[in-house]
Amino acid sequence: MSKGKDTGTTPDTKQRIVTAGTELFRRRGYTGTGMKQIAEAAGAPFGSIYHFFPGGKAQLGEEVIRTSGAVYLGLVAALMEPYEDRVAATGDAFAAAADTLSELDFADPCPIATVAMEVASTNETLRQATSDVFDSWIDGLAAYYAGGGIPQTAARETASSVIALLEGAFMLGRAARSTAPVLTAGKAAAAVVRAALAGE
Amino acid sequence: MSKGKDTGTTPDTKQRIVTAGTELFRRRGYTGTGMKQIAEAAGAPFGSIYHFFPGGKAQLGEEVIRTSGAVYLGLVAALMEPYEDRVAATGDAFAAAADTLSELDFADPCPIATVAMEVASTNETLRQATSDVFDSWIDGLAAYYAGGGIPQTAARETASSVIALLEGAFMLGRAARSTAPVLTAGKAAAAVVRAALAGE
DNA sequence: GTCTATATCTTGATAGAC
DNA sequence: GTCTATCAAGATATAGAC
Repeated sequence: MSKGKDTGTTPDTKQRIVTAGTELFRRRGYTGTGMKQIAEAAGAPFGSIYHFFPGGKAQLGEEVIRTSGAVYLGLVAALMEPYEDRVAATGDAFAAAADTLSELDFADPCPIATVAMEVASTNETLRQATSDVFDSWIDGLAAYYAGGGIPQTAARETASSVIALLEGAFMLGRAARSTAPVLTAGKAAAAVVRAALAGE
Repeated sequence: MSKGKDTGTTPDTKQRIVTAGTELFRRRGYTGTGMKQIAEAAGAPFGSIYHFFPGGKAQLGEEVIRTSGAVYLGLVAALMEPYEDRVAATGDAFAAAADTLSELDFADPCPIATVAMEVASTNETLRQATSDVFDSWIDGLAAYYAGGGIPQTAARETASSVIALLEGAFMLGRAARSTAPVLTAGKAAAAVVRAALAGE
C-alpha cells in the first residue's frame, strides 16, 4: 500500500511512522513533537524517518495531514450518510464526537486542528495542506446537506459552519476537560441545519 | 500598574515582555516561540525575562493567557453591550472579527486559541488557565444573552456555541487565508441566537 | 534591576558502517 | 534498507559582573 506494487513482504515501517506522527501531533502539536519521539513511538530506527522522508519533518507533517484528512473524510461520510434526516444525523455525529473526545482522554479528536493553528502563520506548505483538508471535509458535508434539499451555496455555508462549530467545541472541551461544549454545540449545529432546510 | 503602588518612574519592561509574548504566541504558538525571540521583540535584555518571571516560560505563558483573557473579556463586552438586538449584535461582532482577521494578516485573532490547543494535553497549569479564560468569556456572553430574555441555562449554552463557532471559524479562516468562514459563521451564530430567543 | 556570557539539554538533520 | 554516532544550531535556564 506504500507504493504502486506491494508484494506483501514489507513490514511497512513508513506507515508506522505516519501513524505515530499522527498520534503525537494531536497531543503535543507539530513543534512540540520531536523526530526522535516519533521514531521511538513507531518502533523504528531514527535514520529510517529520513530514509522515507528525505524532506524531513515538514514532509512527514504534510503526509500526516493529508492522509489523516482523507481517512476522516471517509469516516464522516460513513457515519452520516446512512441517515436520511440531516438534522438528526448532525446532532448524533456531535454526540459520537463527544464520546471520542473522552475516549481519547481529551487529546484532539481532530488530527489536524492543533497543527493547523500552529502552521497557519509559519509554514506555507503545511498551511496549504490543512486548507485542502478542511476544504475536502466541507465539500463532502455540503454534498450531503445538498442531498437533503438545501441549495448548493447554502449547503456549503452550512457545512462550513457545522465544521467550525465542531472544531471550536473540541477546543473548548479540551481546555475544560469536558464533553459538555461538544454536546451543546451539537444542539446548535442541528439548529443551523434546521434553519438552512427551512430556507434561512 | 505592575504592582500595588506605582510611582510612575518604572519603564515597565515587564509589560512589554507580556505584550511581545502575546503577539508571538498568537503567530508562532507556545512551543514555537523562544524566550530569546520574546526578549528581542520586547526590546528587553534576555535576563530580564527571568527577573520578572522566575518561573520561566510557563509562568510567562500563564500571565499572557490570563491578562489577554481579561482584556478580551472587556473588549467583547464593550463591543456588544450597546446593542439591544442580540441577534444583530452577534452578527455584527463576527463581521468585526472578520475584519480583525485580515488586518492581522491571518494571525490568530484569539490570543489564546493556538496556545490552548498546544497545552491541553501537555501542561496542566496552562490548560487550566485557558479553561478559566474561556469560562469567563462564556459567562460574560451568557449574561448578555440572558439580559435579552433567554433563560439562564439556555443563555449559557448559546454563549458556549457562539464562542465555539467563532474559534472554529478562525481556524478555518486562517487555514484558507480567507474571511469567508468567519462571515458565514456569523450568519449561523445569529441563527443560533434567534432559535434560543424563540425558545428552541 | 540591567545586561552578558555561558552551561546544559534537545532539536532537526547527516554520515557512514553494515 | 537498517541502524548508530554525531553534528551544528536551537532551546531553556543560570551565574555573576555591573
